[in-house]
This record gives sequence, structure tokens and C-alpha cells, in this order.
Amino acid sequence: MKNGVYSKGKSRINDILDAAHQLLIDAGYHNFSMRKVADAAGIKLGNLQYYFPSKSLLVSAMLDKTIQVYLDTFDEIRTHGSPEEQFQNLIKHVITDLTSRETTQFFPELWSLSNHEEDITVHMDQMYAKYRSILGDIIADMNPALSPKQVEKLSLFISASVEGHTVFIGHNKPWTKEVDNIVAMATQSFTWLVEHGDIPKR
Amino acid sequence: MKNGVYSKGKSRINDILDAAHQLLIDAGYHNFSMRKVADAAGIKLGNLQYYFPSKSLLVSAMLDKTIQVYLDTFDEIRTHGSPEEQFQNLIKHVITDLTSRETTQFFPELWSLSNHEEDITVHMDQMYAKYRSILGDIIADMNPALSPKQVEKLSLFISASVEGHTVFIGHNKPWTKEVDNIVAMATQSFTWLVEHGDIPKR
Amino acid sequence: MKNGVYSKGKSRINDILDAAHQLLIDAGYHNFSMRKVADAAGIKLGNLQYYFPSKSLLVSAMLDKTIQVYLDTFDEIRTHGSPEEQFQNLIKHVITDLTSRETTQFFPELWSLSNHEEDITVHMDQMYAKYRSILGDIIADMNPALSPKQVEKLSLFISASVEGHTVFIGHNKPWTKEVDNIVAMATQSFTWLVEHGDIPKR
Amino acid sequence: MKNGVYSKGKSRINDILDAAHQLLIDAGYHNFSMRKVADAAGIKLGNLQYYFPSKSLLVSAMLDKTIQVYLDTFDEIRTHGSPEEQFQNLIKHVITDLTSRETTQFFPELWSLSNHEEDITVHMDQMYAKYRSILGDIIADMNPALSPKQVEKLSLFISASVEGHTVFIGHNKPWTKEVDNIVAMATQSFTWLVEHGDIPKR
DNA sequence: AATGAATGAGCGTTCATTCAT
DNA sequence: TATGAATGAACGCTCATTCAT
Repeated sequence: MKNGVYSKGKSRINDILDAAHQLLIDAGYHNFSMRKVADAAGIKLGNLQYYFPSKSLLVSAMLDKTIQVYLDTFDEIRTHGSPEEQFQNLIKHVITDLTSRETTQFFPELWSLSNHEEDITVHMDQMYAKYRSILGDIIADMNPALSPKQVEKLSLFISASVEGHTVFIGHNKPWTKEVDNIVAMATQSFTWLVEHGDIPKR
Repeated sequence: MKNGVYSKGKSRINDILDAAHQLLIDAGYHNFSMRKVADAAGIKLGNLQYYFPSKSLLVSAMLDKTIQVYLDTFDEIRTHGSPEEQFQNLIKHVITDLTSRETTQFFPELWSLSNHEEDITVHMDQMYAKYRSILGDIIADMNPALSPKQVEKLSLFISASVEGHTVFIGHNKPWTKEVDNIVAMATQSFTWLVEHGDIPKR
Repeated sequence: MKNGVYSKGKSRINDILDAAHQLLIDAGYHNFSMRKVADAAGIKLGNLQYYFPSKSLLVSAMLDKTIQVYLDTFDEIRTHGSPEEQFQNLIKHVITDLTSRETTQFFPELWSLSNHEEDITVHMDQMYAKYRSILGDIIADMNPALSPKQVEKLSLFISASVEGHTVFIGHNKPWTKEVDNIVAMATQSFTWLVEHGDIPKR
Repeated sequence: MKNGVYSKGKSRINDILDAAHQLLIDAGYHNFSMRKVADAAGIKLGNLQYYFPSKSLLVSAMLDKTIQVYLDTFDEIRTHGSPEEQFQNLIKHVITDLTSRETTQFFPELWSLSNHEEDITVHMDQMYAKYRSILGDIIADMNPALSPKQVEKLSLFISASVEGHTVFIGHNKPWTKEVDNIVAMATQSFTWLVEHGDIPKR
């Protein structure tokens, strides 16, 4: 796999990764082919394979880049407001983002892929671990009485629950207009759980 | 597509649908082909195409059958115990089922497919509508003060939240051992939300 | 791999194997492709792969068929004349055959291939074992005083020596016109070795 | 093709030719590519093509170099011992060398290639002509009564016979352990042929 | 002297589909 | 009902070669 030492190569790699990302979203992994990526990027198949000698290298690089965007926004959230506000902002942000066309299409592909391709699972797990880690920090701030184990469990439960809405209130899904109501219910029930719930200890 | 009026044809169709279901689970849709289904069903490709002239017809029929199995179990839940018990049983049942290999593999495929294939969306939506309908009946029994709209919103929020755990505590997933804790937290927070939450009215 | 149950399929398989054999001889293995075989057989690539799902299956089947032709002629030799005459006939036959275009081109491909493809080695070894077995029977008849071990060594030495001439007196090779002289020298020296040589015992 | 007038270029060319030689032996000609040679030589494809603008130029140069190594050793043999000893040494040397991995792999590739590529035939024929020339000198010394024509025929017969053993007693071949016995039988029968055989005169 | 970038052809293979038997 | 036969398109990938840097 090429680094893209010249500026020409560097921008090519970017073009390719963008085209690949878009194709995955538009057509799904079962319609994702090297030829179609090359076409979308406006280059010849041979040239695509010059930069990414195998399909799995391309997919890996594309996921890396895509996932990084999600990770970057998480860090942002922690910089403003009280723990409760951070908590609400995070939930609101994730649920809102989930209604964007990109996210709605991207994550189900990721979940499906991770069931059948080992190294994609790794990428996905890393992302969610980071997500839970930040969510855990906020939760610990909200309720200092919780043990690390309990924080971990809460992070898992809350983050997983939120992800589930992708398929229902995502872009072009039947319940898109309920986003605000979902945010309201999520905020309430998860805040209550963090502050007054009886969280398993082990 | 043949109806299978003779008994041999009927059992053939069943064999085919079972093989197709299993293949989807084992290999994912992007490895799902007519040839492999024929092999798995122990018949020749030509014969498979006699029963299902096109791939999409086969996929539709397979989803119909698979989804029906899930629907059948929902009805069961309503027959025993108080509303609160039914609620807890439903949550427990769905979360537990979600850790079976079949469910863990099947649903992400369904979600991904529904993003790119129109008629699969229809099947999926029907199933979830039925699921929410039953869940709504239980919720209405639990808190008669809720309006139909509020019940609908709660059903959506709770069912969607539960689905999200597939990718995290499903079969062979990193958090499988947390199932019981997830059930505990889900039961608590969602029961609280139904009974004491401030549910949006419109 | 198909059996060719209908006569249509049977003759197709024959056409394919003939085309493959001819292509190997004409172009060598490094120019031997499924597409070229299909073209030579007058069918489409997809149809060729229907009969031979993989290249290695095709190559195996082709070698089987080709080698069988050589084996069949060996058996013939044993049916006429005294042991000495059989011996001379075998040597003369093999050396003469070796100047045919087919044999001249075919065997070097086989030798090269057997250095790099495991299962081709198996085919080749079987053929030569049969060849040596028949040659050994003749040698044992010529000189009953030889032990089985000695017969084995003589068969190996003589058969291997004869094969070596392929590259020098074969079709279109620089020394083709020396065939008769080579036969004369081979017959003499190998007959002497069998009858008066001091053959290693172990 | 560059001459390599500077010392760096010369060693580069040598490195390339060595890598190419090794690759041919390891993988066979049908797995021999410019990319793999470049990799093996530790340079980039573009640089390899600077030195050898086409694949056939590289192959030619590699064969030239490899063959020269074989030629050099032949000259050595003539410097020690009586004609009979020289004869025995040459046979022993060639048969023994033939069991080295390099020779076992290299020659069948050469024979196969020479059937399909004109200019490779030229290289090969030159080498064998030199081989026969030296062998002929020894034979003439052993039996001065032989005419030049007879010497030529004997050289051809003996050298070709010896080559044939490559495929049977070569490296990793089924009869490797018989080398000494083969040497013994070859020495006997060919010495007898030279000294007492009835060699064709034309 | 060396690497980067790009192309076009060809490879073995899988596939959905059609049609004859 | 069931299998056999055939097609054409697409796939991931390797390759020799050309040209710019």
C-alpha cells in the first residue's frame, strides 16, 4: 500500500477513500467492488490497485478514516458544560447524527461486515471502546459513588441502546420525525439509571 | 415461484428456505448465492431455479419464513402473568434471544439489506410493527394513563434500544457475558420510564 | 467436475481435453490459460468452467488422458518376440516416439510443471513407474541372474537415460537426424549393461 | 539494457541477475515476473526496468550468466588425470551436480522455455555444444581409432543420456539416493561403448 | 539512477440467468 | 420435477510496459 509521497499521490489516496466511503454508503458492501470504487474515483482499476493492492487493505483504510471522524467529535463533547449537560449533549449528538444519511447507511454495513470479516471487527471494537470510555468518564463525574465496573456496565448499556435507533429513526426510516422525542426519552431514562438505578456490581 | 401443491414440492421448498436461512447466517449476504443455496439444500442449481426463478424471490420467501418465527414467539408472551411481569419477560426474552448465534448474525444482515433493497424493508417493517404493537399493549396495561401516542413512542424507544445490544452482547461478541446485567438495567430503566417518565405527547 | 452424462456433454469434455492438450504442446504451460482452452475448444469460458470448475482439475484430467495413451503402448510391446527383441523394440519405440512433435513438446512441460505443482508430480511418477515396471520385466527375462533390486536399478538407469534425448533429438531439435544412430548406441550399451554389467546390489 | 559502466550499476545488475536466477529456480518460469524480481532484488519495479527495459532482455541476460557458470566448470575437468579418469570425473561431476537443487530446478525450466522461445534455444544450444566439445576431446583421447563423426555421435549420446537423469534422481526426486549407483552404471556402460562399441560412422 | 504513477490486458473464478432435456 | 448445458457479466488480482518526477 502506497504512502502517497508526492502531493499527487496523496490527493489520489484521499479521492479514493472518499469514493470508497461514498460507495459503501450508497450501495452497501454487497455492491462494493474495486471496479466501482475506481470508477467513482475517476481512475482505472489498475491504478486503484497500485495504491491499494488488495480490497481488504482499501476497506481497512476507508474504515480507519471514517471511524476517525466519529472519534474526533467525541473528544469535543467533554470540553463544555457540567457532567449532566455533557451527558445530554452526547446522547443528543449521537442520536441526531444517527439520522444523517451517512451514519444511517454506514453503521449497519459495519455491523454486518464485522460478523463475517475478522479485521473489521477490530476496527469497530476500537471505535466503540473509545466511545464507551468517554461516556464512562462523564458517567463517573455524574455519580462518583459508582465503581469502575458499574460505570463500564452503564456505558455499555447506554451506548448500545442508543445505537439501536439507527434502524428506526435513521435517514429515510419510518420514524425519523420522532428523533426529538427519542432524545427526550433517552435522556430521561438513562439519566435516571445513572443517578438512581441499582447497577449490578460484577 | 412454485406453490408446492404436491407434498414433495412443499418439503423441497422448506428444505430450500432452511438452507438459505442457514447460509445467510453462516456467510452473510455478500456470500449468499443461488449456487451455494442449492448445494446446501442438496439439489442442483437448475432445480432451485425451478422453485425460485430469481434470487430476489428466494430472499423474499426466506425472510418471510424467518420473520414469522420471531412473530410467533411474541404472541406467547402475552398469555402469562401481570403486565409488569409480561414486560420484564418480553425484555428478557428478546435480549436473551439476541445472544443466539442465529439472531446475532441474522439481524445485522437484515438491517444492511433493508438499506439497499426496497422490498426487504417492507418485510422488516412489518415485523417490527407487530413487535411494537404487542409491546404497546403491555405498556398500556402497565400505565393506563398513557395516551395511544405516548404508548407508541414508548414502544418505539424501548424496542429500538433493545435491538441495539445485538452488536455488543450477541453471540461471540465481546460483551456476551454481560447479558444478565444488561437485562437488569434495561428492565429497571424502561419500567421506570413507562411508569414515571415524562413522555412526549405528540 | 462434470461426468458428461449426456452424449453432448461427453463429447464436449473430449473436445476440451483435446484442445487443452494441443494448447499445452503449442504454447507451453506458461501460455496455458482457461480462456485460451475455451477458445480452442470453441466454447465460452463460462461453459469450460462448468465442465472443469478449476484450472487444476482441467490440467489433471488432461494429463490423465495424455499419459494413458503412453501407458497403453507399453503393454503392447511385451506381446511379441524374445526378451532381447522386446528390449530393443521398447528402446526403439520410445526414442522414435520422442521425435514426434507431441512428445517433444509435452514432456519438458511435464518435467517443468512437476517441479512446481505437487499433484502433477504424482501423475508423472505413476506413468514412469509403470514404464519402469514393464522395462524391468523384460530385463529380468533377459538376465535371470539379476536380483529384483538390480533389475530396478537397471530400469531406472535405462529409462532415465533414454528420456534425456528428448531435448536433443526431438522434433525440430538440432540432432533429429541422428535418431537411428542414437537407437543403435542405446541398444548396444544398454544390452551390454544388462547382460554383462556389474550392477550394484543395494 | 544498461551496461553498468559505473561500479554501482554493475553490482546492481549482478544483484538483479542473481535474484532473477533464484526466482526462476524457486518459482518456475510461469511464476517469474518483473515485479517479483524487483522485490527479490530489493529495488523498485521502475528501477528494474531502467536496467532491463523488457522482460525478455532480463531473461536473456540471466540465462547467459547462469549458463556461463556451468561452462566454466567443464574446462576444469580436462586439467587432471588420464583420459579414462577425466571421462569418469566428468560423468560423476555432471550427475552429482544434477542433484543440486539449483540444477534440478533450472534445467527443466530451460528445456520447457526453449520449446517456445526462439532466443532461449540459442543460449541452450551453445552451452550443450561446448559441453559436447569437451566430452568429445576426452573421448578422442580414450579411443584414438574413432573418427570425428563417431566422436560427435558418442558425445551426443552420452551427454543426452546423462541429462535425462535430472528428472529422476534430482533434488527431492524419488530416486535421489540412487545417485552413486547411477554414476556406476553410467561409467561402465558408456566407457564400454566408447572403447568397444560399434559406433555408426555417418 | 531511482521511484512514483498510470494504463490496459489478461488471469482464474463466481455468479444469476436462460434454455434444453 | 429435476438436471444438464451454456452464456455473459462481473469480480479480485497480477502483470509488462510507459512515462513523469
